[in-house]
Amino acid sequence: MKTNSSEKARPSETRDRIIDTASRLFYKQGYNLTGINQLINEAAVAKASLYQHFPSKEDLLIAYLTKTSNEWFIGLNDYLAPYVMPKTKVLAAFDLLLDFSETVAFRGCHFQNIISEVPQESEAVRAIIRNHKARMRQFFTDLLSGTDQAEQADAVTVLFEGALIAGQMQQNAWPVQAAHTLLEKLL
Amino acid sequence: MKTNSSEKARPSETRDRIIDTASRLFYKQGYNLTGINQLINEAAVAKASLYQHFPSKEDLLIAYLTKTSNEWFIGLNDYLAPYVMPKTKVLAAFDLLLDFSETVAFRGCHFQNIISEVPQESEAVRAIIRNHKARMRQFFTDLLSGTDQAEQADAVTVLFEGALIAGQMQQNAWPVQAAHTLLEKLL
DNA sequence: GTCTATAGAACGATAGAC
DNA sequence: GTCTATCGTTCTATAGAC
Repeated sequence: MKTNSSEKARPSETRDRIIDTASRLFYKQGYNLTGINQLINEAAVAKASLYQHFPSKEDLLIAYLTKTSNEWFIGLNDYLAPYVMPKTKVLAAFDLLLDFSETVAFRGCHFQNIISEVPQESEAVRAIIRNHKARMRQFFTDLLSGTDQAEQADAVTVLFEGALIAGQMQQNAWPVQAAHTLLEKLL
Repeated sequence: MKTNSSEKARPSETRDRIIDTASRLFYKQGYNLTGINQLINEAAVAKASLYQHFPSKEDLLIAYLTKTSNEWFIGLNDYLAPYVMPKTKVLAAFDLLLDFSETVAFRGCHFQNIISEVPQESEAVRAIIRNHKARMRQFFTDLLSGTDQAEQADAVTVLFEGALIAGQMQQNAWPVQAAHTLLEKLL
């Protein structure tokens, strides 16, 4: 019998530290510009420990994207919980986007940033990104279904993505605000 | 006096071949995933020739982005030339976006793709990207100024950027079409 | 002589993997 | 820590054009 309380899928403090450090570095300086050595130094783990938990750098990328996606939707739901009307919830989602963009200093979207960093053949990675964004589209679709603006869900999705990337490229909040202003008028 | 017909920036077939190959490879597989050796092999130039024309890989990146930006706006103006009404021109810009996206198999925007590939310190590169996108914003602003929808120029810009990146991530034309549909209604 | 190109060895640094 | 591979870069040496 092992001395540990559970024998599999134990949270593992080391594993968490690796993912957290990877999240920070991949987002801040990019995936390809983040080396394994910097990663283990800042996470304060042994190189062997990293490859114990993640067979390859790409597996670590997948773990990072998966966790970030899950946490994003939790945060989104929490943020919108106080609001009741669907259209108000949609507008609140863009308020959250403004908060997020300013908090991260307009570094853009975790998922958009990765899409051009991985080879075409990394289907596992691309699938996660595609699914995350498909969930966002579904999120707006569900919100607006039953309202008189159900057919605008895709446009809202496009505005959301555009506000993210344009804010990043201009290092400015005007894209989010322009999207917000249009939606106030539209919805 | 030099024997050459012009003393600077002579076309140089070799230089063109390097830039053309860089454009193709940087766009197709990404900047960081394209190595110097592959580049010179496919361009069929000597390594010394590359470094003769471009002191560093980043200088080549800058040349590629600059050329791509100039050609984009030429193509844009050509495409819109047959149209007269400002609002029709705006819609036509999204038609061009659809053509472009399908032609390149939804590989996204040359400039959006690079932004997350270069370090924060590469200010020269980031400035080119920022300026290119600022020109797009100005383009829509100029088009719509004098119409009754002048205040929607920023929203149009955000829709354009969003259609680009969302199309890439979903590998699908629906984002461009959703943007187009909304604009038909809005303008 | 001068310019532009060629081919290719070799540099130090760093990559991801074990 | 050690491995091998590859990165961007520098360098030597050579050849043809004007």
